[in-house]
Parts: sequence; C-alpha cells; structure tokens
Amino acid sequence: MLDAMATADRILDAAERFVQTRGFNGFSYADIASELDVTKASLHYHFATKGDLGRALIVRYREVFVRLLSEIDDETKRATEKLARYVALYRAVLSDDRMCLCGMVAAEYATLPKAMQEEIRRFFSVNEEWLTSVIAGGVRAGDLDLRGGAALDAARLLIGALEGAMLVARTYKSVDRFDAAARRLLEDLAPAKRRRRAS
Amino acid sequence: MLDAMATADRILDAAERFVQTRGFNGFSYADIASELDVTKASLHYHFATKGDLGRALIVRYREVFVRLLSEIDDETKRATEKLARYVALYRAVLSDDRMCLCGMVAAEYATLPKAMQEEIRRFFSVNEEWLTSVIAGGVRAGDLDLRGGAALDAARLLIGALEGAMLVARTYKSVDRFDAAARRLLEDLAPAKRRRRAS
DNA sequence: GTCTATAGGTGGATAGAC
DNA sequence: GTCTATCCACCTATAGAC
Repeated sequence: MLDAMATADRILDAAERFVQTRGFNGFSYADIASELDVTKASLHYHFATKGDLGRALIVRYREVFVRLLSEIDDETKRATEKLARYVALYRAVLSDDRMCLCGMVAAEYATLPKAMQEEIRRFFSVNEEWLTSVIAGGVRAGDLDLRGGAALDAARLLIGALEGAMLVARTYKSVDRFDAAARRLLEDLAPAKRRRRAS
Repeated sequence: MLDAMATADRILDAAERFVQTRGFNGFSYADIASELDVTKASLHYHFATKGDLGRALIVRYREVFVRLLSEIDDETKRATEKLARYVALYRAVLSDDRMCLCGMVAAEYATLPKAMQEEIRRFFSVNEEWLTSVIAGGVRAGDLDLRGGAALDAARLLIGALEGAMLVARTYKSVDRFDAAARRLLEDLAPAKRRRRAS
C-alpha cells in the first residue's frame, strides 16, 4: 500500500513532466513506462485510462498550488510581496523548461475528457479567487492601485498574462522575457505616487 | 494548376481550424480527409508530410497577419487606434472559438519539427517588431505612456498577455474575459493625465 | 503489483492504377 | 490529382500468469 502510493506518485511525476513539456497529446504510456522501467500494463493498474491519469495530474497540481498559496499567505503580509511570490511560482516552472501544467492542457482543452476539463477550470478559478482577494487587500492597504478597474479583472489579467508569457518565452528559451513581462505587470499595479523600477 | 491551388488552400483551411481548436497533435490526416471528402493519400500529394503541412499553415498564417498589420498602418494613424485594431484581430479569432494558431503550436513547441519551430518564432518576432514600433510612436506622440519601461518590453507583454487571455478564456467559453484583459492592458498604456475607461 | 502477450484501432506514409 | 490498397509503427487498453 505504501509502495503503491510511491509508485503512483512516480508515475504522476513522470507524466507531469511529459505534459508540461510535450502536452497531454504529446506523450504515451510507453514514454512513461520507458522512463520508469516498468511495463505499460503496470501503469494501467494504477491509472486505468489515460484520462484518469490526466485528471489525477491536474488535481494534484492544483492541490500543491493551493498549498503553496497558503504558505505565501502565512509568510507574507503585504500584497506586493504576495504577488512577487506568486509570480515566482510560475517562474520556477518555466526555469525548469516547463509550461504551467494547466496552461498546457488549456490549449488542448477541446480534445480532453470532461473530467479533465472541469479540473482545469477549477485550477484557474482557485487562482482567480486567491489573486482577487490579495489584490483587493492590497488596494485597501494602499499598496496597489487599480485605477478604477475591478480586482477580479486585474486577477484574471495577471493569470492569463503569466500563462501567455510562459507560453511565448518557452519558444525562445528565454526566462528573461518572462521576467520582463512579470515586472511590467506588477508595476502596473503599483500606486501612482512614485513608480520605482523592480530590480 | 488553378485547381491544385484551390485544393491546397481548402486543405489548409480545414487543417488550420483543426490546429486552432485541437492542436497540431490533436488531429490527423484522416480528420481532414473526412471533412473534405477526399482520401488521405490525396492529402499527401499536396503536403507530403504532416510537418510540411504544419509549416505551410504557420507561414500562411503569418503572411495573412502581416498583411492585416499593413492594413492597420494604412487605415489608422494614432497608436491607440492601431492597438485597438491589433487587439481586435485576436478577438476575432477567439470569437470563432479558436486559439491563435501560433499560440496553440507554441504549447506543442517541443514536439514539432525544427522547420515549424522556426516559423513560430518568426511569427512572434514579426508581431514584436510591429508592436514595438507602434508603441514607440505612440509614446513620441504623447498618446501612450510607458512610465519608464521599454517599448519592446511593453510589446512582448502585450503579445504574451493576449495569447494567454485567449488560452484561458477559451476554457470558460467567455470572450468577456478576453475583453476585460485587453481593456486593462490598453489602459495601462494610456497616459497618466486622466485615465478614461474603455467602453 | 508487475509481468507477457495480444487485441483492436489509428497514426503517418507509400506504391501503383486510373 | 485522386483513387485503392497496403505497410508498419504506435496507440490505449485488456486478459491472465506469476
């Protein structure tokens, strides 16, 4: 049972990397089997269908992400710090030559089973809610300025822009491109008093 | 010869829609053959390999895009108008339930032949150059304000953010989400004097 | 839980008739 | 240019031994 958990996790780890680099339609059970030195049949014991595996991947990815957002909440107070930490989560993924798992499968959305589609939306919704709350708090504290816009819209822009920045930056193998985009995004949320350049 | 051209274009049209909705790894020659009521062998006469087809798709998409950018240059003068028209190009694609072709294949980048990868980057580079020029012009004319940032960085953010906004909006079947993101992006480029809300 | 073996289907691609 | 027919590699998935 303990071993079963461990094996399932090793499968998820390998599959996750494949999805984040090649897409859900860009790898096969054979690819995972080859990497883990097990047979395809063995994988089917843990995840009966590829759709089951895909769903498990997204659920786990979201749960880990939620935990990281909690850590940010525990360890930081100012909205500007929280946002910087949030951006750093994306950056770490890109630095590992990966795309966000959910951004990747969002591209393949139309080809995926409904169970996967629902989990993908849940990932974005969870991010949206957290960011909206952080941004609204930052505005109240005077650390952020929405200039008339809604916190929800700012949150949605941030998610989409970070996903898109990763998407394009990956084709240039350039984390710098991501960094430049993230810097501008955060600066655009800074209050007007006196804008400072992020290092 | 004229018929050959027409057939090749019909193939490209069908394939383009498949790539923009399902991804390059999400459709097959059989899908196109079925839609056009021809055989797979016939498709291979026009595009020997799927990689050839993919490359032709990206090249055509970019050429059409460049032509549209020229039209914008011909028909508008102010940078704000040009940017609004630019955003409208993306919006039209999303309204047709499609993802940007190059944003889609950017996700699958690692699985694609080099010839396709090069053309994808060229698409982004062309967009970057045009946008950088438009933004720099807008700043000189006082229609835009970069608040200390570089026009190139603003251009890159805009491309990535629009691609990402499409990517996420598609999973919610919501053009509104794209519109809200685009509005914020354009507002963030507006001069500080007095910010007005885009309708 | 993992294996061998295989089913049943689809992938891209080719040969050769018309 | 389009067809029929076919190749072979690969896909997801299952049956049944160990």
